[in-house]
Amino acid sequence: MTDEDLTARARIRDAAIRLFADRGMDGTTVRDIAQAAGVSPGLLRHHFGSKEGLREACDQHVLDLSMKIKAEIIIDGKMASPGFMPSVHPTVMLMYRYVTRALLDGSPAAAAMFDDMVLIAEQWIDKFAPDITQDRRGFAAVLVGMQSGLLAMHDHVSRNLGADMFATEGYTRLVEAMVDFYSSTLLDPTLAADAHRAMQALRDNHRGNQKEQ
Amino acid sequence: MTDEDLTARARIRDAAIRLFADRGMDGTTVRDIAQAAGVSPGLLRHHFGSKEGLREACDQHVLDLSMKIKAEIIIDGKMASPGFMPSVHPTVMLMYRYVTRALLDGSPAAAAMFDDMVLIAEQWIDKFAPDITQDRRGFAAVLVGMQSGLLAMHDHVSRNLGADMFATEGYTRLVEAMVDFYSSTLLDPTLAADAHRAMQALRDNHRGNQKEQ
DNA sequence: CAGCCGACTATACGAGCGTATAGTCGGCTG
DNA sequence: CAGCCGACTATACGCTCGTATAGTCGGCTG
Repeated sequence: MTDEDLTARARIRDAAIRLFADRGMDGTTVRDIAQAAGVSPGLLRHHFGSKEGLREACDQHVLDLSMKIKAEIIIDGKMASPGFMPSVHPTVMLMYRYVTRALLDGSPAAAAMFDDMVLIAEQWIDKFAPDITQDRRGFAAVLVGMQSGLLAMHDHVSRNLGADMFATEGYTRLVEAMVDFYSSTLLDPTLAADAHRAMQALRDNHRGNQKEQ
Repeated sequence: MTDEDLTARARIRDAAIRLFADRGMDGTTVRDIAQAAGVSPGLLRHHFGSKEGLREACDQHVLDLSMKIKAEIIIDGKMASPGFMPSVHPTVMLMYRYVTRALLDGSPAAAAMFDDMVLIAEQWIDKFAPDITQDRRGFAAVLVGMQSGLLAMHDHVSRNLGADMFATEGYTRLVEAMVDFYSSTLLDPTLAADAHRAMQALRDNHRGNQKEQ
Protein backbone atom coordinates (compact mmCIF):
# COMPACT_ATOMS: atom_id res chain seq x y z
CA MET A 1 0.00 0.00 0.00
CA THR A 2 1.52 3.28 -1.06
CA ASP A 3 0.69 6.74 0.19
CA GLU A 4 -1.60 7.44 -2.74
CA ASP A 5 -3.85 4.56 -1.76
CA LEU A 6 -4.75 6.20 1.51
CA THR A 7 -7.60 8.66 1.87
CA ALA A 8 -6.55 12.29 2.12
CA ARG A 9 -7.62 12.28 5.75
CA ALA A 10 -5.25 9.42 6.55
CA ARG A 11 -2.43 11.00 4.57
CA ILE A 12 -2.82 14.24 6.49
CA ARG A 13 -2.82 12.39 9.80
CA ASP A 14 0.26 10.33 8.91
CA ALA A 15 2.15 13.37 7.68
CA ALA A 16 1.25 15.21 10.88
CA ILE A 17 2.48 12.32 13.05
CA ARG A 18 5.82 12.35 11.25
CA LEU A 19 6.22 16.12 11.43
CA PHE A 20 5.03 16.39 15.03
CA ALA A 21 7.48 13.63 15.98
CA ASP A 22 10.33 15.46 14.23
CA ARG A 23 9.74 19.10 15.10
CA GLY A 24 7.07 19.08 17.78
CA MET A 25 3.63 20.64 17.61
CA ASP A 26 4.76 24.27 17.80
CA GLY A 27 7.54 23.72 15.29
CA THR A 28 5.15 22.40 12.68
CA THR A 29 2.74 24.58 10.69
CA VAL A 30 -0.50 23.44 9.14
CA ARG A 31 0.97 24.51 5.81
CA ASP A 32 3.93 22.15 6.32
CA ILE A 33 1.58 19.28 7.03
CA ALA A 34 -0.65 20.10 4.06
CA GLN A 35 2.33 20.20 1.73
CA ALA A 36 3.72 16.91 3.06
CA ALA A 37 0.31 15.30 2.54
CA GLY A 38 -0.13 16.87 -0.90
CA VAL A 39 -3.32 18.77 -0.09
CA SER A 40 -4.35 22.35 0.56
CA PRO A 41 -4.13 23.78 4.09
CA GLY A 42 -7.87 24.33 4.17
CA LEU A 43 -8.50 20.60 4.01
CA LEU A 44 -6.90 20.10 7.42
CA ARG A 45 -9.50 22.36 8.92
CA HIS A 46 -12.28 20.62 6.98
CA HIS A 47 -11.35 17.20 8.34
CA PHE A 48 -10.04 17.99 11.81
CA GLY A 49 -11.59 21.34 12.75
CA SER A 50 -8.36 22.83 14.05
CA LYS A 51 -4.71 22.09 14.62
CA GLU A 52 -5.55 20.95 18.14
CA GLY A 53 -8.18 18.61 16.71
CA LEU A 54 -5.59 17.17 14.37
CA ARG A 55 -3.24 16.61 17.30
CA GLU A 56 -5.94 14.71 19.18
CA ALA A 57 -6.58 12.55 16.12
CA CYS A 58 -2.85 11.82 15.88
CA ASP A 59 -2.66 10.97 19.59
CA GLN A 60 -5.61 8.61 19.23
CA HIS A 61 -4.19 6.95 16.14
CA VAL A 62 -0.81 6.38 17.77
CA LEU A 63 -2.52 4.99 20.86
CA ASP A 64 -4.64 2.61 18.74
CA LEU A 65 -1.65 1.47 16.74
CA SER A 66 0.38 0.85 19.90
CA MET A 67 -2.37 -1.23 21.41
CA LYS A 68 -2.76 -3.20 18.21
CA ILE A 69 0.94 -4.07 17.99
CA LYS A 70 1.10 -4.78 21.71
CA ALA A 71 -1.85 -7.15 21.35
CA GLU A 72 -0.21 -8.93 18.44
CA ILE A 73 2.89 -9.46 20.53
CA ILE A 74 1.24 -10.50 23.78
CA ILE A 75 -2.01 -12.20 22.75
CA ASP A 76 -0.99 -13.68 19.40
CA GLY A 77 2.52 -14.34 20.70
CA LYS A 78 4.11 -13.01 17.55
CA MET A 79 7.30 -11.92 19.29
CA ALA A 80 8.77 -15.35 18.63
CA SER A 81 7.62 -15.55 15.01
CA PRO A 82 10.59 -14.67 12.81
CA GLY A 83 10.41 -11.42 10.93
CA PHE A 84 7.57 -9.93 12.94
CA MET A 85 9.64 -7.71 15.23
CA PRO A 86 11.80 -6.37 12.41
CA SER A 87 8.70 -5.72 10.31
CA VAL A 88 7.02 -3.54 12.94
CA HIS A 89 10.30 -1.98 14.07
CA PRO A 90 10.09 1.17 11.91
CA THR A 91 6.53 1.84 13.05
CA VAL A 92 7.45 1.30 16.68
CA MET A 93 10.39 3.69 16.35
CA LEU A 94 8.10 6.35 14.87
CA MET A 95 5.65 5.96 17.71
CA TYR A 96 8.42 6.21 20.28
CA ARG A 97 9.48 9.48 18.70
CA TYR A 98 5.92 10.76 18.49
CA VAL A 99 4.99 9.97 22.09
CA THR A 100 8.26 11.41 23.39
CA ARG A 101 7.64 14.70 21.58
CA ALA A 102 4.04 14.68 22.74
CA LEU A 103 5.26 14.36 26.33
CA LEU A 104 7.45 17.42 25.88
CA ASP A 105 4.68 19.31 24.07
CA GLY A 106 2.30 18.72 26.96
CA SER A 107 -0.22 16.46 25.24
CA PRO A 108 -2.81 15.17 27.74
CA ALA A 109 -2.95 11.78 25.99
CA ALA A 110 0.82 11.33 26.27
CA ALA A 111 0.73 12.37 29.93
CA ALA A 112 -1.87 9.67 30.55
CA MET A 113 0.40 7.11 28.88
CA PHE A 114 3.26 8.21 31.12
CA ASP A 115 1.11 7.77 34.22
CA ASP A 116 0.09 4.32 33.00
CA MET A 117 3.71 3.32 32.60
CA VAL A 118 4.43 4.46 36.16
CA LEU A 119 1.61 2.25 37.43
CA ILE A 120 2.95 -0.70 35.47
CA ALA A 121 6.42 -0.05 36.88
CA GLU A 122 5.01 -0.03 40.39
CA GLN A 123 3.35 -3.40 39.77
CA TRP A 124 6.63 -4.72 38.41
CA ILE A 125 8.44 -3.58 41.56
CA ASP A 126 5.84 -5.23 43.77
CA LYS A 127 6.17 -8.48 41.92
CA PHE A 128 9.89 -8.78 41.22
CA ALA A 129 11.77 -6.37 43.48
CA PRO A 130 9.64 -5.35 46.47
CA ASP A 131 12.68 -4.53 48.62
CA ILE A 132 14.49 -2.37 46.10
CA THR A 133 13.29 0.93 47.55
CA GLN A 134 11.32 2.48 50.37
CA ASP A 135 9.65 4.88 47.94
CA ARG A 136 8.00 2.69 45.34
CA ARG A 137 6.20 5.54 43.59
CA GLY A 138 9.33 7.67 43.45
CA PHE A 139 11.40 4.79 42.10
CA ALA A 140 8.81 4.04 39.41
CA ALA A 141 8.58 7.71 38.41
CA VAL A 142 12.37 7.90 38.10
CA LEU A 143 12.48 4.71 36.07
CA VAL A 144 9.84 5.84 33.57
CA GLY A 145 11.16 9.39 33.51
CA MET A 146 14.66 8.17 32.65
CA GLN A 147 13.42 5.77 29.98
CA SER A 148 11.32 8.35 28.19
CA GLY A 149 13.78 11.13 28.90
CA LEU A 150 16.54 9.16 27.20
CA LEU A 151 14.41 9.18 24.04
CA ALA A 152 13.89 12.93 24.42
CA MET A 153 17.66 13.39 24.29
CA HIS A 154 17.64 11.75 20.87
CA ASP A 155 19.88 14.25 19.08
CA HIS A 156 22.55 14.35 21.74
CA VAL A 157 22.67 10.63 22.39
CA SER A 158 22.83 9.91 18.67
CA ARG A 159 25.62 12.43 18.20
CA ASN A 160 27.69 10.77 20.92
CA LEU A 161 26.84 7.32 19.64
CA GLY A 162 27.86 8.23 16.11
CA ALA A 163 24.63 6.64 14.88
CA ASP A 164 20.95 7.53 14.81
CA MET A 165 19.44 5.88 17.86
CA PHE A 166 16.12 5.41 16.03
CA ALA A 167 17.76 3.44 13.22
CA THR A 168 18.67 -0.20 13.63
CA GLU A 169 22.38 0.14 14.26
CA GLY A 170 22.12 2.88 16.86
CA TYR A 171 19.04 1.41 18.47
CA THR A 172 20.52 -2.04 19.08
CA ARG A 173 23.65 -0.45 20.49
CA LEU A 174 21.57 1.75 22.75
CA VAL A 175 19.52 -1.15 24.06
CA GLU A 176 22.62 -3.20 24.76
CA ALA A 177 24.14 -0.31 26.71
CA MET A 178 20.88 0.00 28.64
CA VAL A 179 20.96 -3.71 29.41
CA ASP A 180 24.48 -3.32 30.79
CA PHE A 181 23.24 -0.36 32.78
CA TYR A 182 20.26 -2.21 34.26
CA SER A 183 22.43 -5.23 35.04
CA SER A 184 24.95 -3.33 37.10
CA THR A 185 25.29 -1.34 40.30
CA LEU A 186 26.99 2.01 39.92
CA LEU A 187 26.96 3.00 43.59
CA ASP A 188 28.35 0.98 46.46
CA PRO A 189 26.54 1.07 49.82
CA THR A 190 29.00 3.60 51.28
CA LEU A 191 28.37 6.18 48.56
CA ALA A 192 24.64 5.49 48.67
CA ALA A 193 24.60 6.15 52.40
CA ASP A 194 26.54 9.39 51.85
CA ALA A 195 23.97 10.54 49.31
CA HIS A 196 21.06 9.71 51.60
CA ARG A 197 22.70 11.69 54.40
CA ALA A 198 23.25 14.69 52.10
CA MET A 199 19.60 14.69 51.10
CA GLN A 200 18.52 14.46 54.71
CA ALA A 201 20.73 17.45 55.50
CA LEU A 202 19.18 19.41 52.63
CA ARG A 203 15.69 18.62 53.91
CA ASP A 204 16.59 19.58 57.49
CA ASN A 205 18.11 22.85 56.40
CA HIS A 206 15.07 23.61 54.28
CA ARG A 207 12.70 23.00 57.18
CA GLY A 208 14.90 25.17 59.39
CA ASN A 209 14.75 28.03 56.91
CA GLN A 210 11.00 27.73 56.68
CA LYS A 211 10.68 28.07 60.46
CA GLU A 212 12.78 31.21 60.54
CA GLN A 213 10.49 33.05 58.21
CA MET B 1 20.88 42.55 46.41
CA THR B 2 17.44 43.01 44.96
CA ASP B 3 16.50 43.02 41.30
CA GLU B 4 16.50 46.80 41.15
CA ASP B 5 20.18 46.91 42.07
CA LEU B 6 21.16 45.10 38.89
CA THR B 7 21.81 46.87 35.64
CA ALA B 8 19.05 46.64 33.07
CA ARG B 9 21.26 44.38 30.98
CA ALA B 10 21.62 41.91 33.85
CA ARG B 11 17.92 42.07 34.66
CA ILE B 12 17.04 41.26 31.04
CA ARG B 13 19.48 38.36 31.01
CA ASP B 14 18.19 36.94 34.29
CA ALA B 15 14.57 37.27 33.21
CA ALA B 16 15.41 35.56 29.92
CA ILE B 17 17.12 32.66 31.72
CA ARG B 18 14.05 32.11 33.88
CA LEU B 19 11.62 32.32 30.96
CA PHE B 20 13.75 30.22 28.61
CA ALA B 21 14.04 27.59 31.36
CA ASP B 22 10.27 27.57 31.86
CA ARG B 23 8.89 27.78 28.35
CA GLY B 24 11.84 27.25 26.04
CA MET B 25 13.25 29.66 23.50
CA ASP B 26 10.39 29.40 21.01
CA GLY B 27 7.76 29.65 23.71
CA THR B 28 9.16 32.94 24.99
CA THR B 29 8.74 36.28 23.20
CA VAL B 30 11.05 39.24 23.50
CA ARG B 31 8.05 41.18 24.76
CA ASP B 32 7.59 38.68 27.60
CA ILE B 33 11.23 39.05 28.60
CA ALA B 34 11.10 42.83 28.41
CA GLN B 35 8.01 42.96 30.60
CA ALA B 36 9.52 40.56 33.16
CA ALA B 37 12.66 42.74 33.28
CA GLY B 38 10.64 45.95 33.43
CA VAL B 39 12.09 47.48 30.26
CA SER B 40 10.95 48.15 26.70
CA PRO B 41 11.36 45.45 24.05
CA GLY B 42 13.70 47.66 22.06
CA LEU B 43 16.27 47.57 24.83
CA LEU B 44 16.84 43.86 24.32
CA ARG B 45 17.92 44.57 20.79
CA HIS B 46 20.09 47.45 21.93
CA HIS B 47 22.01 45.30 24.39
CA PHE B 48 22.04 41.90 22.71
CA GLY B 49 21.50 42.56 19.01
CA SER B 50 18.90 39.87 18.54
CA LYS B 51 16.99 37.15 20.35
CA GLU B 52 19.68 34.69 19.29
CA GLY B 53 22.34 37.01 20.73
CA LEU B 54 20.43 37.12 24.00
CA ARG B 55 20.32 33.33 24.05
CA GLU B 56 24.06 33.14 23.61
CA ALA B 57 24.58 35.60 26.44
CA CYS B 58 22.30 33.48 28.66
CA ASP B 59 24.17 30.31 27.71
CA GLN B 60 27.47 31.95 28.56
CA HIS B 61 26.23 33.31 31.86
CA VAL B 62 24.86 29.93 32.93
CA LEU B 63 28.12 28.31 31.94
CA ASP B 64 30.17 30.86 33.91
CA LEU B 65 27.95 30.52 36.96
CA SER B 66 28.16 26.72 36.84
CA MET B 67 31.94 26.81 36.68
CA LYS B 68 32.06 29.28 39.53
CA ILE B 69 29.90 27.15 41.82
CA LYS B 70 31.72 23.99 40.78
CA ALA B 71 35.02 25.65 41.60
CA GLU B 72 33.76 26.73 44.99
CA ILE B 73 32.75 23.17 45.73
CA ILE B 74 35.83 21.40 44.40
CA ILE B 75 38.69 23.88 44.91
CA ASP B 76 37.47 25.72 47.99
CA GLY B 77 35.94 22.53 49.35
CA LYS B 78 32.79 24.29 50.42
CA MET B 79 30.60 21.21 50.06
CA ALA B 80 31.35 20.36 53.68
CA SER B 81 30.80 23.87 55.00
CA PRO B 82 27.33 24.00 56.50
CA GLY B 83 24.78 26.11 54.70
CA PHE B 84 26.68 26.38 51.44
CA MET B 85 24.85 23.68 49.49
CA PRO B 86 21.41 24.85 50.60
CA SER B 87 22.35 28.44 49.76
CA VAL B 88 23.28 27.66 46.15
CA HIS B 89 20.55 25.09 45.74
CA PRO B 90 17.94 27.40 44.15
CA THR B 91 20.50 28.69 41.65
CA VAL B 92 21.65 25.18 40.81
CA MET B 93 18.06 24.07 40.25
CA LEU B 94 17.48 27.00 37.89
CA MET B 95 20.58 26.14 35.92
CA TYR B 96 19.54 22.51 35.69
CA ARG B 97 16.22 23.61 34.24
CA TYR B 98 17.85 26.08 31.87
CA VAL B 99 20.42 23.65 30.48
CA THR B 100 17.82 20.93 30.08
CA ARG B 101 15.58 23.22 28.04
CA ALA B 102 18.56 24.42 26.07
CA LEU B 103 19.37 20.81 25.18
CA LEU B 104 15.84 20.35 23.86
CA ASP B 105 15.93 23.69 22.05
CA GLY B 106 19.13 22.71 20.24
CA SER B 107 21.52 25.22 21.77
CA PRO B 108 25.11 24.56 20.63
CA ALA B 109 26.50 25.52 24.05
CA ALA B 110 24.25 23.03 25.80
CA ALA B 111 25.17 20.33 23.29
CA ALA B 112 28.84 20.96 24.10
CA MET B 113 28.09 20.57 27.81
CA PHE B 114 26.36 17.27 27.08
CA ASP B 115 29.37 16.02 25.15
CA ASP B 116 31.63 17.06 28.04
CA MET B 117 29.53 15.09 30.48
CA VAL B 118 29.79 12.02 28.26
CA LEU B 119 33.58 12.34 28.29
CA ILE B 120 33.59 12.65 32.07
CA ALA B 121 31.35 9.60 32.33
CA GLU B 122 33.77 7.65 30.15
CA GLN B 123 36.64 8.60 32.43
CA TRP B 124 34.60 7.55 35.44
CA ILE B 125 33.93 4.16 33.85
CA ASP B 126 37.62 3.69 33.09
CA LYS B 127 38.55 4.47 36.66
CA PHE B 128 35.85 2.80 38.72
CA ALA B 129 34.04 0.25 36.54
CA PRO B 130 36.13 -0.69 33.52
CA ASP B 131 34.40 -4.08 33.12
CA ILE B 132 30.84 -2.81 33.29
CA THR B 133 30.34 -2.77 29.52
CA GLN B 134 31.95 -3.61 26.21
CA ASP B 135 30.69 -0.32 24.73
CA ARG B 136 32.07 2.36 26.98
CA ARG B 137 30.94 5.25 24.78
CA GLY B 138 27.45 3.81 24.42
CA PHE B 139 27.17 3.24 28.15
CA ALA B 140 28.29 6.78 28.90
CA ALA B 141 25.89 8.27 26.35
CA VAL B 142 23.00 6.32 27.88
CA LEU B 143 24.00 7.39 31.38
CA VAL B 144 24.15 11.09 30.54
CA GLY B 145 21.11 10.88 28.29
CA MET B 146 19.05 9.32 31.06
CA GLN B 147 20.23 11.81 33.66
CA SER B 148 19.44 14.86 31.57
CA GLY B 149 16.37 13.25 30.05
CA LEU B 150 14.92 12.71 33.50
CA LEU B 151 15.11 16.46 34.06
CA ALA B 152 13.42 17.03 30.71
CA MET B 153 10.46 14.97 31.93
CA HIS B 154 10.05 17.44 34.77
CA ASP B 155 6.29 17.92 34.50
CA HIS B 156 5.45 14.25 34.29
CA VAL B 157 7.83 13.10 37.01
CA SER B 158 6.62 15.86 39.34
CA ARG B 159 3.01 14.97 38.69
CA ASN B 160 3.64 11.33 39.60
CA LEU B 161 5.74 12.32 42.59
CA GLY B 162 3.06 14.66 43.87
CA ALA B 163 5.76 17.30 44.38
CA ASP B 164 7.78 19.67 42.20
CA MET B 165 11.05 17.89 41.51
CA PHE B 166 12.90 21.22 41.37
CA ALA B 167 11.77 22.20 44.86
CA THR B 168 13.46 20.79 47.93
CA GLU B 169 10.90 18.15 48.91
CA GLY B 170 10.52 16.66 45.44
CA TYR B 171 14.21 16.96 44.64
CA THR B 172 15.45 15.10 47.69
CA ARG B 173 12.90 12.37 47.07
CA LEU B 174 13.98 12.16 43.45
CA VAL B 175 17.66 11.87 44.33
CA GLU B 176 16.99 9.18 46.91
CA ALA B 177 15.02 7.18 44.36
CA MET B 178 17.89 7.62 41.91
CA VAL B 179 20.35 6.41 44.52
CA ASP B 180 18.21 3.28 45.04
CA PHE B 181 18.14 2.89 41.28
CA TYR B 182 21.90 3.19 40.87
CA SER B 183 22.50 0.84 43.79
CA SER B 184 20.45 -2.00 42.37
CA THR B 185 20.34 -4.43 39.48
CA LEU B 186 17.01 -4.64 37.67
CA LEU B 187 17.95 -7.37 35.22
CA ASP B 188 19.34 -10.77 36.10
CA PRO B 189 21.94 -12.37 33.77
CA THR B 190 19.33 -14.59 32.10
CA LEU B 191 17.14 -11.69 31.03
CA ALA B 192 20.19 -9.67 30.01
CA ALA B 193 21.36 -12.50 27.77
CA ASP B 194 17.88 -12.73 26.25
CA ALA B 195 17.96 -9.04 25.44
CA HIS B 196 21.41 -9.24 23.88
CA ARG B 197 20.23 -12.14 21.70
CA ALA B 198 17.14 -10.21 20.59
CA MET B 199 19.28 -7.24 19.56
CA GLN B 200 21.65 -9.52 17.68
CA ALA B 201 18.66 -10.99 15.83
CA LEU B 202 17.41 -7.51 14.94
CA ARG B 203 20.84 -6.60 13.57
CA ASP B 204 21.12 -9.82 11.57
CA ASN B 205 17.68 -9.36 10.07
CA HIS B 206 18.50 -5.78 9.18
CA ARG B 207 21.71 -6.77 7.41
CA GLY B 208 19.78 -9.48 5.58
CA ASN B 209 17.21 -6.99 4.35
CA GLN B 210 19.93 -4.66 3.19
CA LYS B 211 21.52 -7.41 1.10
CA GLU B 212 18.22 -8.27 -0.59
CA GLN B 213 17.77 -4.79 -1.94
C1' DC C 1 -31.89 15.14 -15.16
C1' DA C 2 -32.11 18.32 -10.99
C1' DG C 3 -30.60 18.86 -6.50
C1' DC C 4 -27.62 18.14 -2.98
C1' DC C 5 -23.66 17.13 -0.19
C1' DG C 6 -19.12 16.08 1.09
C1' DA C 7 -14.30 16.68 -0.45
C1' DC C 8 -11.33 20.03 -1.64
C1' DT C 9 -9.14 24.70 -3.08
C1' DA C 10 -8.22 29.75 -3.22
C1' DT C 11 -7.93 33.62 -0.81
C1' DA C 12 -8.10 36.61 2.82
C1' DC C 13 -8.21 38.20 7.74
C1' DG C 14 -6.39 39.33 12.19
C1' DA C 15 -3.09 38.49 15.61
C1' DG C 16 1.49 38.00 17.24
C1' DC C 17 6.13 37.58 16.20
C1' DG C 18 11.27 39.37 15.60
C1' DT C 19 13.24 43.24 14.05
C1' DA C 20 14.16 47.94 12.34
C1' DT C 21 14.22 52.98 12.97
C1' DA C 22 13.70 57.42 14.78
C1' DG C 23 13.74 59.95 18.68
C1' DT C 24 14.17 61.28 23.90
C1' DC C 25 16.80 61.85 27.94
C1' DG C 26 20.60 62.35 31.27
C1' DG C 27 25.22 62.41 32.40
C1' DC C 28 30.01 62.96 31.10
C1' DT C 29 33.75 65.44 28.63
C1' DG C 30 36.45 69.18 26.65
C1' DC D 1 28.21 75.62 28.59
C1' DA D 2 28.16 72.96 24.10
C1' DG D 3 28.53 68.61 22.21
C1' DC D 4 28.29 63.96 22.30
C1' DC D 5 27.17 59.27 23.38
C1' DG D 6 25.14 55.40 25.46
C1' DA D 7 20.80 53.91 27.65
C1' DC D 8 16.29 53.64 26.74
C1' DT D 9 11.41 54.20 24.57
C1' DA D 10 7.74 54.54 21.02
C1' DT D 11 6.24 53.08 16.97
C1' DA D 12 5.96 50.71 12.95
C1' DC D 13 7.27 47.27 9.27
C1' DG D 14 7.10 42.82 7.23
C1' DC D 15 6.37 38.24 7.87
C1' DT D 16 4.18 33.95 9.31
C1' DC D 17 0.91 31.79 11.76
C1' DG D 18 -3.91 29.59 12.69
C1' DT D 19 -8.23 30.31 11.20
C1' DA D 20 -12.29 31.85 8.56
C1' DT D 21 -15.04 32.13 4.32
C1' DA D 22 -16.56 31.64 -0.23
C1' DG D 23 -16.51 28.91 -3.99
C1' DT D 24 -15.50 24.73 -7.26
C1' DC D 25 -16.06 20.07 -8.52
C1' DG D 26 -17.68 15.28 -8.89
C1' DG D 27 -20.56 11.70 -7.64
C1' DC D 28 -24.77 10.02 -5.57
C1' DT D 29 -29.86 10.18 -4.91
C1' DG D 30 -34.74 10.85 -5.90
